[in-house]
Amino acid sequence: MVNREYNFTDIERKWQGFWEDCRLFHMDETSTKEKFYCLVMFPYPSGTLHVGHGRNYIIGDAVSRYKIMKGYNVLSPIGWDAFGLPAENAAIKGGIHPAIWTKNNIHVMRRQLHQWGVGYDWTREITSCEPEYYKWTQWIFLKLYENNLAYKKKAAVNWCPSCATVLANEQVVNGCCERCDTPVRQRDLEQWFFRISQYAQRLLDDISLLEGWPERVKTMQANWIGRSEGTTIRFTLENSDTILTCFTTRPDTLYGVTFISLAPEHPLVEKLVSGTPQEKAVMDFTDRIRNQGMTERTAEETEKEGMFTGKYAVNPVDGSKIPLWVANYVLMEYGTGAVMGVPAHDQRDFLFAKKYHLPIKVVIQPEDKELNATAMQEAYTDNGLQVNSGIFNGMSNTEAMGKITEFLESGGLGEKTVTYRLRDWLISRQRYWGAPIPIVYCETCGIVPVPESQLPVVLPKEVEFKTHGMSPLAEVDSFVHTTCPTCSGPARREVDTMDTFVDSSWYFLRYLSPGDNERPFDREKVNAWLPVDQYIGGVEHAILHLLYSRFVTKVLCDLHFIDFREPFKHLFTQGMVIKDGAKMSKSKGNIVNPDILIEKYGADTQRLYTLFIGPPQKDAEWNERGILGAFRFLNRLWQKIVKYEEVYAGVKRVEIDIQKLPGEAKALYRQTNQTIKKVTEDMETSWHFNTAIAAIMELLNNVDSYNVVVPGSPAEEMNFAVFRYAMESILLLIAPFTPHICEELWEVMGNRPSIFYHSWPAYDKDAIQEEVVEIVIQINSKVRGHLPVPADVSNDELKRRVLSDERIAGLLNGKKVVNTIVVPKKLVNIVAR
RNA sequence: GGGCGAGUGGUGGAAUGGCAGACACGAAGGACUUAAAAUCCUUUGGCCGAAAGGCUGUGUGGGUUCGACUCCCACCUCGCCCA
Repeated sequence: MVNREYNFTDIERKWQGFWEDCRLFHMDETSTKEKFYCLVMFPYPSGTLHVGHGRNYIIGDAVSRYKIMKGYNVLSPIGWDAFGLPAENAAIKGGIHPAIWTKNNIHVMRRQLHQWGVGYDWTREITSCEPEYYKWTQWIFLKLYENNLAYKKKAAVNWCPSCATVLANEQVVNGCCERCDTPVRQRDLEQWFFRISQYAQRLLDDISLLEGWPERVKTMQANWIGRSEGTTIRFTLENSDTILTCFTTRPDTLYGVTFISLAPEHPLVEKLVSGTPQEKAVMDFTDRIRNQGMTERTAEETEKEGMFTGKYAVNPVDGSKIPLWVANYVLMEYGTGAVMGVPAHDQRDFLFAKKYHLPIKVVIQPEDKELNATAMQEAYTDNGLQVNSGIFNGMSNTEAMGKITEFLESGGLGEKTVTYRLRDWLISRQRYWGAPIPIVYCETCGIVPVPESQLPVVLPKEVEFKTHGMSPLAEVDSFVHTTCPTCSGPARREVDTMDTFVDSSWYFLRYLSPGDNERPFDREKVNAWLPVDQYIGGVEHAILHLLYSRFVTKVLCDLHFIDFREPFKHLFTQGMVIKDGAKMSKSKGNIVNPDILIEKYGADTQRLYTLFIGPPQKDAEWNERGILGAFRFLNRLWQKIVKYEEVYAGVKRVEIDIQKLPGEAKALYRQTNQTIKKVTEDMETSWHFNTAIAAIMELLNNVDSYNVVVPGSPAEEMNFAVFRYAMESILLLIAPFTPHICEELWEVMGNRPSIFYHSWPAYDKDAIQEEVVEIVIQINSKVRGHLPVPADVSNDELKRRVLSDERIAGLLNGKKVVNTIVVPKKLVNIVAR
């Protein structure tokens, strides 16, 4: 009997080195095995990782290791989403250069990933802030530009008047600057956009191809794209030829329009009031509203505000006069920036009309009650019959939608229109730490793209971070001043950089040829390896990153660079790790440092607890004490195997014949096979690590009560063979979760490493069948007894045995059996009165 | 306001039409120890009972069914996304 301590620190170091030496995670390009591309979202190098981050990488590693054992040629790469604001903020605050700050963080995080024992093909590591990478991000921009999918236009941006700088949306907190709390204003600037809206319908349609995605992510994407069918209606202004276009999803309410609201940004507003008595009041109003944030303006709680312009439009169906208003709740970005007001049938219009005493006209009557415009307390938005609607009276409103639209179309007054909520993707950032947009502005040639041969446009190192107002690049003369690629005349470079979502919209292609200086990606390899078989990441990227990646993939496919339309076949979104009721984050100060846990209990313990904490797709509360349970389990596993360290080599391996096994050994052999089946199923159906681990724990609990005999006779060899079979199975089953201890114990049991070269265990189908099953006996659906019977007993025989059971017979005494329900191998329910 | 998801012991969770609470944490009692830690054993939803056993119990109310945590309807609470 050996008593050796579980020295996890040494064991973990030993096997981490071993895996590197044997290149366990190096993808073999010559292999003929089936490929499996397992991808975790590459991290932003923000500093140090906490146990919440760990969940992502530990899940990914468990998946990779499982697939290796299942015989796949696994590609599991890692890289760094290394451009972004925190690095630049660190530069402004701490005076450290973003490149250095980022490099230091990558160094720390790389060490942490190694210590967790998560395996990657490190020869494929990529870093998005290096010129070798962002050269190709710029290439993507050029391809979009060449194909009219990148364009420049004036757009409203968030502007902090105190810092005198532009802010990204995520820097605006509750309508204020995150750094100085000054209310953010809107300001128009020339910005670059990607024409993602052109792909709206295809991005929507192809959601149906995403079989392995969670439903809720697909729903979120569909909602974000926001397709809506409706009608464009052209109103003519009174005494004028000017046309005002409105979009509505409710053309059936056209006869109920009593006003039209314009966005303060609407170009018509200024023309309407110019030179009129209302001019000053209206322009003051629009100025004030335009400085409110978008979110603030449209928020439910915000008071609806408006102002009459003094002008009217004409209703195309009945010629009635419609007053034109300017209103805070109408946004230029959505629809046409003008909304027809139907107070009787739209709640927001109803509140607006009540506030400004505008008329309310009922045009749809429900069948169960009579609407009266003056008595209405709220808008009626459901279906009904058309009234006050001229020739459409009496029609159901759903029918009228089509008929009114047809009527407008025939008169050239409007048409059926599909609109999307999805806006074009604004990619300009007035920031330093990003990929420069490869464009120059020439005095004679205008906007000129940097030729592919001149890429990358390198980000200059020496930059002043203290200045405000524009991209820091604008002040670097050597960067700004250049020559025009077309005419060689003097030109200025674009000083904005690209949104970091551009960097991450194609990185999964780069892993196949990370060092290639000729091309962004290797066409053949990419076509062979993509789409990604399993993508793993946080649900917070459910919309933006995943949508942008899908968009870029579709563009590259259309341009014939790749042959697939969707980048990610299966998506797994793991839940957040919660501590003290909040998401783990540096700012909340509720971080659990993995380094300390690894020192105290080892990486395997932390991995096991992370996977055991709950269903991986759900949020989970981190419980410091819960980790002890995982540690105890690994110690018990360790002791159980190490105890016989000197025995394994000397005992002959004998074939297990289930027929010849004595009762106790047969039961353990059966449970071992049942556990293999259960764990395999948990892995195959959406990664139920928590229940898989529970099943393995149960098996070990039963091994504890198994009387292991060190063989002295052939009969005892069978006893030991079953023990060895159970323990080796446990090691194989739990190896993807706790790889270090399993490698060590695998070796202790006399096997050659690596355990990951051993295939995933298969179960013995004959062994999992129980010979005797315990039947639950119910009387009137209440449990009244149990009865062990042979598993293959017939229903009639089962019924007979149950009814002849002494206790059941007693309980049924004086009652009449009305019905008997038999569920084979499970239950008999006797219905009696 | 709309869409989606969730609600089960002291706690994390298990069971998707068939014995509710697997597995784990915590707690209580015991063994070992001078003592503590570690480890091991026992108990652990609530109520009644000495026990056998019984009753009750999965957010609330109804329904379907021999049988409902599970399916259907309504409601309440929380979370996320969108307004």
